[in-house]
Amino acid sequence: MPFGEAESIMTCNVSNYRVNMNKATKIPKATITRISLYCRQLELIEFDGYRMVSSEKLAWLCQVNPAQVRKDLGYFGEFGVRGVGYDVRELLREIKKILSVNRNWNMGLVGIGNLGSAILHNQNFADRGFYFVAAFDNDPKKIGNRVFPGLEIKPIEELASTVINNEVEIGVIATPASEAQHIADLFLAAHVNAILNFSPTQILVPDCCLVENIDFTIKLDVLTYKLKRELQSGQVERPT
Amino acid sequence: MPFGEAESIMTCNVSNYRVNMNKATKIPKATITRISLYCRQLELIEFDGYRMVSSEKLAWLCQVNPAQVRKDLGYFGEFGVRGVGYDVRELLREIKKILSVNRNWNMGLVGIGNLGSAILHNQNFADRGFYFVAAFDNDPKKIGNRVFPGLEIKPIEELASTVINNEVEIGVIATPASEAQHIADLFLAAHVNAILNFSPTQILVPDCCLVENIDFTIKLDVLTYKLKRELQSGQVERPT
DNA sequence: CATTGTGAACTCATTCACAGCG
DNA sequence: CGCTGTGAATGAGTTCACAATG
Repeated sequence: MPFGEAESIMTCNVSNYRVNMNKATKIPKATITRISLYCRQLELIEFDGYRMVSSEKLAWLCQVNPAQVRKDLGYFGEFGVRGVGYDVRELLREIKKILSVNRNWNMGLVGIGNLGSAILHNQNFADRGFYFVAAFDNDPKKIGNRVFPGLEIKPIEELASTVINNEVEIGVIATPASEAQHIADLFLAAHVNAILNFSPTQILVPDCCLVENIDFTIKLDVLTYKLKRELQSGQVERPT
Repeated sequence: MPFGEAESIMTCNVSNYRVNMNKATKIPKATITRISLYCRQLELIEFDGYRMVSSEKLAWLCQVNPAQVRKDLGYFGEFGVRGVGYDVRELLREIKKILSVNRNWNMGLVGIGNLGSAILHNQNFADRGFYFVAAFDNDPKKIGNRVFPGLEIKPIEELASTVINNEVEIGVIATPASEAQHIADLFLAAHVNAILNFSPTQILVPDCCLVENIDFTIKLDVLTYKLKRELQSGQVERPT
């Protein structure tokens, strides 16, 4: 198939798969979230020994519509075999390429409290090639401690230099809400423009900076909202 | 304004505010997430001494469109004053009522690893009335330990009885992915039908059960996906 | 008269339904 | 024949634009 056969559409063959390079198509952000979810479930069924998977099975595992699975993958290429399904290992490789998790990433963490420590030791990160190469806190009692061999807690003042020397690409914020904006500003000044924010507040950054928030309290609020609704619909009479 | 002036719309006056009780209108789930976000930002500006806030200011703080703020609140009532804005404290009270966080909630946690311990000690939960009244693990070395006074780690076998005795309403899962489904099943059997799942997998539950997932690895994948895109669009030539 | 509240317009996302194909 | 890939139909969510109003 020749390149440039239609305006704004380019396709090319990479690693035996036809891959869409269509820059015009807008990819929903929910699609990326789901593709990561597919990745998680594929890892599990690959471990269980599955070689092939249909969109229907993968959809069931992820609790989405089978057409959704096919459409999501369709944004990036044609990875399946009609009448058969998807090769688990091949699909996993393609998805990891899409998400850019077919390589390692260096991360720096600020805020070595209970949550920060848990994040540093989280095996799910290390298993997937996300490594912490820098750790910071403003508590003099913590500075100088080693969270594990080769990773010493440094003061916030050394953030810029340490982050640059260790080639940190992703900044992780696990401080109280009151500190989060300040830390984000420091990361930005050190040219770290991807931030994973665990603090329960919004940080304000320029467009060039990418932020993903993980706010536990919001998830709990959503849960209690739904729970209340369910309790209310369940009961016929409301007590005064 | 008389009650029942239109089919399927009911309004009534509660605590000085007109509150929509329209059961027909479908409320987007994103609206609930944002309302929780408004709650977070209102808490902060109330602390800073603000008495009034406009939809424009609140929207700016939460990085959403001002019309979005007004529409979200509009699903639940009329909380503002035209030409003036919203009373911070009053709006906060109304939002907490909407989210059902104007009361305390009992939670039970399974998996007392690094993450589980951090969750138990997370001040953001305690500050907002989310209390852990039960904690479980399958490691014999941990069972019997007290994470803090009055909260002893129990074996998984005692989940059902403990959860019922302590009136646990929300189950929190902080185990490895491989255990998550089993724990969810145990919570369900103990009539805990709201689950906050920190494990990096999907748990399968019947419709009556409410689940919110907090999957760190998905957030990181989304971040690396965007980061890769940005790096690619920034560079003109691709190195081999 | 500044700001809310909201129908209508628009944009974005999901699902359907079936053609395409191994 | 069965399952993928995808245009078309549907549905959901966001933003606009302005009437309503304290």
